[in-house]
Amino acid sequence: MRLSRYFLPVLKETPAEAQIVSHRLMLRAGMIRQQAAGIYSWLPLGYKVLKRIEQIVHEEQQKAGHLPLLMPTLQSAELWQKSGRYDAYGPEMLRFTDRHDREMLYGPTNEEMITDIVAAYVSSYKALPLTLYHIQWKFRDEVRPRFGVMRGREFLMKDGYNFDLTKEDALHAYNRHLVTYLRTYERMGLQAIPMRADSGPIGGDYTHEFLVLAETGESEVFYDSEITELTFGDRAIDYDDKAECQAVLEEFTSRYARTDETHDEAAFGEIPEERRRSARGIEVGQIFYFGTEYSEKLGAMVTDAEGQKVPLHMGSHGIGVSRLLGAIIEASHDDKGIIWPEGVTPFHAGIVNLRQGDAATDAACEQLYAGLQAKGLEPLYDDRDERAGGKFATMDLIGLPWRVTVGPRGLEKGVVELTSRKTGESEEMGLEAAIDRLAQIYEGIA
RNA sequence: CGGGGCGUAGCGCAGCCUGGUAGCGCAUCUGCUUUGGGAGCAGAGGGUCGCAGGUUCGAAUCCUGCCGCCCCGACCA
Repeated sequence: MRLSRYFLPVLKETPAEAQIVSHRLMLRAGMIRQQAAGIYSWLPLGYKVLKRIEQIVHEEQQKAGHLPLLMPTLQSAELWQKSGRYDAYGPEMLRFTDRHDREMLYGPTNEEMITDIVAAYVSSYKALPLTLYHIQWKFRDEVRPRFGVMRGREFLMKDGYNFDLTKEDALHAYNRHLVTYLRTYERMGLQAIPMRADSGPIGGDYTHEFLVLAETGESEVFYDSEITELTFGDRAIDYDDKAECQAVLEEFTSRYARTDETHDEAAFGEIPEERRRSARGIEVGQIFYFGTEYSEKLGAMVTDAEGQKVPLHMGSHGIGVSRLLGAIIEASHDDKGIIWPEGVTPFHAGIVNLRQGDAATDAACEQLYAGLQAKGLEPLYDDRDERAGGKFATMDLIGLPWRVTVGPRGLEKGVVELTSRKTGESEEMGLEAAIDRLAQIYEGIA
């Protein structure tokens, strides 16, 4: 993309309404625009990152055999009356009536609807196991939305639901989700720690929240520092292997890690003092096994091998997709702007032409631009007639992980400059070498 | 939902107390000079002062009501 043809309304000054760094940077980098309290338009740059995150979530879910579908944002009140949550939910649920005076709502979640779908079509244990998920906009009419996309009213969420014959199978689905989540967050450059969570009004013993450590996190968390040394990495895993998935769960949840809701001072005290940590965290996902409650209320039953009708064991598993942009920025920025991890960056590299209009620099930039594209990369070429300082400031603000600087000074020596946004370190090299280096960096990521 | 604050140009703000033809910086446009970390000079355009009533010869300014947004707390992915 050529910056002269892009839509990137960056702001030099920080809008007054933004308090936390991710919100400020998203506004300044021209990623979002607020349209009402907790409701945002996603401008091209923000939309690109959102789509990138969504894509990673899709890929990791599908690797585990989970099936994508799409349910509507608007729902009829009927299903919610059946489950009993229509009254239980309270004013957070946005309700309205259509022209025929039918009660409708903007879905805050989809347990009822997915259960209705499964109840309608699945009647034999042979159709199991089954995990369906979607990535869809949700609405929760928060009393006090804040922190930009971290706590909006409208938000994009991946919610997945597993349907299994037995508790054992459902717990395998739970473990499977834990593995997919570990992989998903790592691909986004995040360390998200699974912490034992409060199961809330639904009840049940099996639930973990995934938290990204950040000073601006809303939850207070307590953990054993050993847990931050764990990474899933690129190890192979067979999602159908129950023992293997169980082992991952045990590996990642055996150390103390809890939010303040479930914090236990006595258990925490048993950790060696030098490993005890308390910090703040941003919740970016939750996995939950809750048994047969919804399947019983909504009639999701199958006939088992003995010919008995039994309710399905269910769990639901969410990832806050839009919130993740905020979380990633909170975890990865400096005083100049955002620093995108390579896995989610909107553009793979920025090309800065220091002397727009100069035949040699223009030609070198075009060559870079075409060369990177030929390698399957997407560069953002700053071809505006701006001064160097402005171009650098924009690149730093929008956070592309790599920048190639092309100026007359370097070209005389036959080199361009490749700079890491994260470390600030620059290296001079030939133009083709820069293309090859970037292709190498993104191998397996882009 | 309790407490506090703010709505003036795209963004950041002053003006309001003490009523008298709406201002500054950034951004935008034009010209010239500049050109490796948000340049300089000269000029230009852009505002229903959140909305509605009221007081007044006259309201951004005073009064009343409403709307929107933000912050702290309680709550939540």
